[in-house]
Order: sequence, then structure tokens, then C-alpha cells
Amino acid sequence: MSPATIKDLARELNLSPSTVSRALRNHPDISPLTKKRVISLADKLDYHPDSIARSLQTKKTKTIGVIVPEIKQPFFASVINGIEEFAFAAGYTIIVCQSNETYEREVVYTRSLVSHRVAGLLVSLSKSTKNFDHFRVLQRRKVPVVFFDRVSNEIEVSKVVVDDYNGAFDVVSHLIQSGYKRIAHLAGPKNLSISKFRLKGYKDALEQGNLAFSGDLVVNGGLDDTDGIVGFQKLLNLKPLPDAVFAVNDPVAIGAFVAIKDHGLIIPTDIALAGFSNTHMTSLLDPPLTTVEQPSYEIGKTAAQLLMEQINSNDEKFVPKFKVLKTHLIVRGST
Amino acid sequence: MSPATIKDLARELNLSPSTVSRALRNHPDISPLTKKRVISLADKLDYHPDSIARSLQTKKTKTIGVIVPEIKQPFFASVINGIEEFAFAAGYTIIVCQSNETYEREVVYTRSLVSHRVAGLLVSLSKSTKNFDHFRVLQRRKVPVVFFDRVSNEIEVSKVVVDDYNGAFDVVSHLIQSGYKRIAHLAGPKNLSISKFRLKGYKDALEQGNLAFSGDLVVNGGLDDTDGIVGFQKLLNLKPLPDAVFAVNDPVAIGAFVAIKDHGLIIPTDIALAGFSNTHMTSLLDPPLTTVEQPSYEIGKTAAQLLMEQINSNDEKFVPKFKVLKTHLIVRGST
DNA sequence: AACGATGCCGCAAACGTTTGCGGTATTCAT
DNA sequence: ATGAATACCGCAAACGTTTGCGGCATCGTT
Repeated sequence: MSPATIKDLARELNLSPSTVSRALRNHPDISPLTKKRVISLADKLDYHPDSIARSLQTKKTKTIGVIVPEIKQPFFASVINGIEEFAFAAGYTIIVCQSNETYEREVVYTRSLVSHRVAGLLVSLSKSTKNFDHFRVLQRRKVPVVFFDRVSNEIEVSKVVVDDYNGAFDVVSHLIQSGYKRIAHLAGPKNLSISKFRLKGYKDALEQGNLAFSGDLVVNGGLDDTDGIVGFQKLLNLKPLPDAVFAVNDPVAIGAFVAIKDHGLIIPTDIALAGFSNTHMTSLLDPPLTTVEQPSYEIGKTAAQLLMEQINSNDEKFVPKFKVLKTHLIVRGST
Repeated sequence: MSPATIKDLARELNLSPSTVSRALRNHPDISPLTKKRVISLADKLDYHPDSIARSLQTKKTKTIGVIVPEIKQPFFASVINGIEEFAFAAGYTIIVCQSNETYEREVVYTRSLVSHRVAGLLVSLSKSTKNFDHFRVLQRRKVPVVFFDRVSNEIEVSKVVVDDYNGAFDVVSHLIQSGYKRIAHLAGPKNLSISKFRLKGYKDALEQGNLAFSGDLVVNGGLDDTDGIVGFQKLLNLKPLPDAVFAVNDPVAIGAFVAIKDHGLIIPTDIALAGFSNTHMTSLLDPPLTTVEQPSYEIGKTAAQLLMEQINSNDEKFVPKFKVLKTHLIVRGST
């Protein structure tokens, strides 16, 4: 019927609940004999400790919260994969939330996770959050937080990102060395760290390649494939068409990809195209997409790792760490 | 510092914890005035109820467990998306686990979720689980479970699947009507329901099209793209090559896709190819892949919905429901 | 024989809620 | 003025754990 409790075991064995509790956790105060008796009865009755009750007592919990913009984006799915693996190995479970790129749901979820007394939080910011008070609340409550991928420097927490700047710099440099002269950029939301750094890498690569930067060549948009489509439409208005496009990420690149094909242009002879992320499928396009590899699984893993360290450290003054993971240029047929 | 509790509010207002508790939940016994006082102090102190403590008392919890084989598979990511949306709207949070296709982790996770006293479980079976005792335990404990996509009829619970049989039947019929005569099938793990039904649909479509079924033309494998690659290698041993391939799902189809191209064969003139799932990217292949649309988001949504119904129904004898969602053939360039 | 050390175990409080029951003051009808 | 009804609130127990402290035997030492 209803699950067996410690009291049930105690009654059955003529012991006190305290003794049973200690026996189950292998406390030295308990004799080997009673330990055996307790344990054998425990799995005879299929006893499993009520983690709710335990959490209430210890004021600790073995679950961590994860907030991502969207689960279905392959990048985030892969990050979650990494988080889950690491968390599982550490005996933690993860509760997954998606902000759907909205600020409101992000704060609702942080509240909810606080209510759940999670041991820590792993979050990648929604593209529309410009206010960070909900994270300051967490800091006051001393619940560890680490940002990944979409980070902000308004909050002092550990962060793990990829080297967006150098990734962008490398891929644009590659375009330049391949002879392209008018390189456009489909940029992401301005307030996102990834957008800023990739734009900066783009600019600096142009400068180093002695190519003039022109505001006309960068169009701001979102992060989805539809943004790639409308972004490319805008580029079509330019007098001399760009001969290359660097998209802020793979979905946008894919959008541009179909838009380019729809316009009858040939990749990479008419126009080159490069993305960012190395989504699994981009290698299967025709031509396959040049992009920069983003170690999504590792991002998740090291973010979880950083969080664990912070959870297990009772240092009064924890100094946030900042990890940037190397990217890796992958040259394929699209450039 | 440490979060405000109901006792803190009570002390501050010279009330009893019971009154505060009732005031917060808008209990009719409490005067409008004290309700106002309580509520205003509550959000002044940024009070949020401790759901741990509440769960211990009410023996209910507002979280549901989700077990999938792998998060990073786009299909499951999309299902989780649907689950999360529905759960959020109902005030529930989800804790996500991946079995990594292993039986052992599946049982570990069911135990863990029981310990967490989840309100219910949503699970898609790992391809290697042939024993179902861990679910019988859940039934004895009366915790609602619903299977989705990867189901088993050894356990009597609600299930939601897509119409694998007709989906397969339709796509193979389409191949036949397009004039293909030697249609091979890259099948999935034998014990999986989806494999069985898709194979059956394949067979019946052949029969109805007056094509002989031949065991040589079906090779068994897994569900990943690598399985598609090795599966197609095996097909190359056949005397007259097959002129069409129906893969058990899109990843396998993609594996076959690259294997076919590597062999210099042209799709669809030399050989046709069809998949199953309508993974977002398959439309971008060249040629784009014919496949059958699987409403992944809806699967998640209705699975969550079924679970909620069961959670909220205190019917003694709950009769499991079985929902099969329509599939939809999508004909593209690969056939 | 007396003493301290050690091994093993139970008592009781606590974690933050919820809830049945009872109690007091106020109101209303008579 | 008396009674009953009503409005509002507190007491105390409970949910299933964990843990500090103290207690009783037993053992070894002198």
C-alpha cells in the first residue's frame, strides 16, 4: 500500500527510528548485527527513504534546476545531456525548465526553483531578459548559480561560455583568406553576450584583413532559422551583393541557406555561407556548412561541475570562476 | 538571510502559523483585514512557501518525472518540449532523466523518482528493457504512469503512440505506387513496439501491392545514424540491389543517406529513400527526405494531459487509455 | 573492587507546512 | 436579556526524516 517508512521498520524490529536511520546510513554507533537486520528488512519491504522528508530535515536537496531558452534547440538539448550525465554521476537529478525566450517565465521559474529548494541553478539567459533582480534574490539566498552560453556580466556568478570571439574571428579570417571581400554578418539580439562577442570577432577579423567594416553589411535579428531568411532578404537590397555571409549561429545559417537557394544563387561560388555551432545536421547539407564547432556537451558538463564545486564548498567567500571553452573551425563545402 | 517562513510572518504579526497559512491560501475563515496584512508582509519579506515542507504534509508533490532514452534526439527533445509546456500550465515542474537506452539506468531512475514522490511518471522505454518489474512496483504504489512512443503491453497503463503501422503502410504504399519494386527495410530493435508496427506496415503494404516479402530485404539494427550506415552496407550484398529503402526512423535514414551518396548512387533515380519522424532537418537534405510526420510535440502534450487526468482522478479503478496519433506522409525529393 | 572507556541504542526536538477541532468574541433574532 | 448562530482565530498533532545528547551494559585496566 503506502510505502514503508522508517517507523515501520523500527516497529517491526523493536528498535527506535533513530537506530534504523543510523543503521541504514551505516553509522558506526550501530552494531553489525542490527545493521544486517535493518537492511534485510528494508529491502524485503522495498523501503526507499523519502527524500522529501530528508530534505526538510537536512535543508539540502539533491536536485538542481536548469533553465534554458528552448529544449528543442539541438544545442541546448546537447548541453542538457551533458548536465544530466554529470548530475547523475553525482547523485543529483535535474529539473528542466524552458523560458521560451521570455523574461517573465524566467523569473517565474527561478521562484519556483527556489520554492523547490534546489541545491543550485544552471541557466542560459533568455534573449529578452534585461533585468537581473531575480538572480540577485538567489544570491541573497546563497543558492549557487552558474550561467552558461548566454551570460551577463551584471551578475557575479561562475560562467562557462565558448570562445565566441575567437570562433567568429577564425571563421571570418578563413573567409577572407579564401578571397571573399564583401562579408556580411547576420547578427543576433544585441543584448546577448554571444551576439556581441561574435560581432566583435567579425569586426576585428575584417580589420586585420584590411577590409573596411560597414554597418550596412550587418543586419540584426534573432536566433532562429526564420531570422536567417528575413535577414538574407535584407541583404538582397545591397548594391553589390555580399559575396559571403557569416551567420551568428547554425539555425540562422540554415535559414539563409534556404533563402539563398530559393534565389537561385550557388553556394559557395555566388556566395559563401558560414554558421556557428556545428549542429549535427549541418554536415549533411549540400554543400555542407562551414561552421565553428561548439562543444555543447562539454559546456553542460563543466557547468554542472562548476556548480557542484560551489555546492560542496562551504567557503564563505566563493570567488566565481569563468571558463571559456575552445572552439574549432570546421571548413566544409559552403565556403 | 535564510528564507522567511510562515512562523516568521506569524511572530511578526502576532498571529499563529495556522492563521498565516490559511490567510495565504485565502481560506474563508480568515478576515479580509488579516489576509491583507499577511499578504503584504509576505511579499515584503519575499516569502515563498517551502514546497518541500508542504509536500511532506500533504503527501502530494507538484513534479512529474520524465524518462527518455536520450534527450539529444530531436524527437524526444520535441516531446519534452510538449510535456514541459503542458506541465507548466498545470503548475507542475518536470524532472528529466535519460536512460541512455540501458535497462539499468531506467530502474535506477524509477527508484529515484519514487523517492522524490513524484506525482506521476512519463516514460519512453529504453531499447534494452525486457523486464518490467520496476513498473509493477510503481503500480503497487499507485503512482500514475503513462508510456509514450516506446510502449509495452506487458504493463497496463495509459499509452500514447503514433500510428506506426499506418505511417509505415502509407510510405511503403507510396513507394510502390511510384514504381519501386525491390523495397528494403532498415528495421529497428525487435522488442520495440515501434519497430514491430512499422515492420508490419511495411509487410502489409507489400502484400497489398502484390510484392513478395523477402527476409533478405529487411536488416535489423538500432535507431541511430550509424545503424543506417552499416545497415545499408549489408544491403549492398544483395544480388539485384534494392531500388528503394524504407528506414525505421530519420536518423537511420540519414545514415543510409550518406552511405548511399558515398557509394556514388543517385537518390532517387538509382535508389529511393524514406524515413520516419520528420525531423526538422530532413527537409534540408539534397534531395529532401520523404518521411512520415510524427507529431512529437503533441505526443508530449497528450501524454502529459493523460497523466494529469489520472493524477486528478481519485477513481479507484482507473481504466488506462490508449491514444494513437495520426501520422502524415510527407513526400519529398528522395522518392 | 572500583573506575573509566567503549559499544550500542533511545529520547526528544526539529525542519516548515497543513488541518481537525475547539474556543472566544461578536452579532442577530427572539 | 437570553440563546443561538456566526466570524475569526489558536492548539496541537502530524508528515518522515535526522541528530545532539544522554543512558545503560559490558569490557578492560589498575
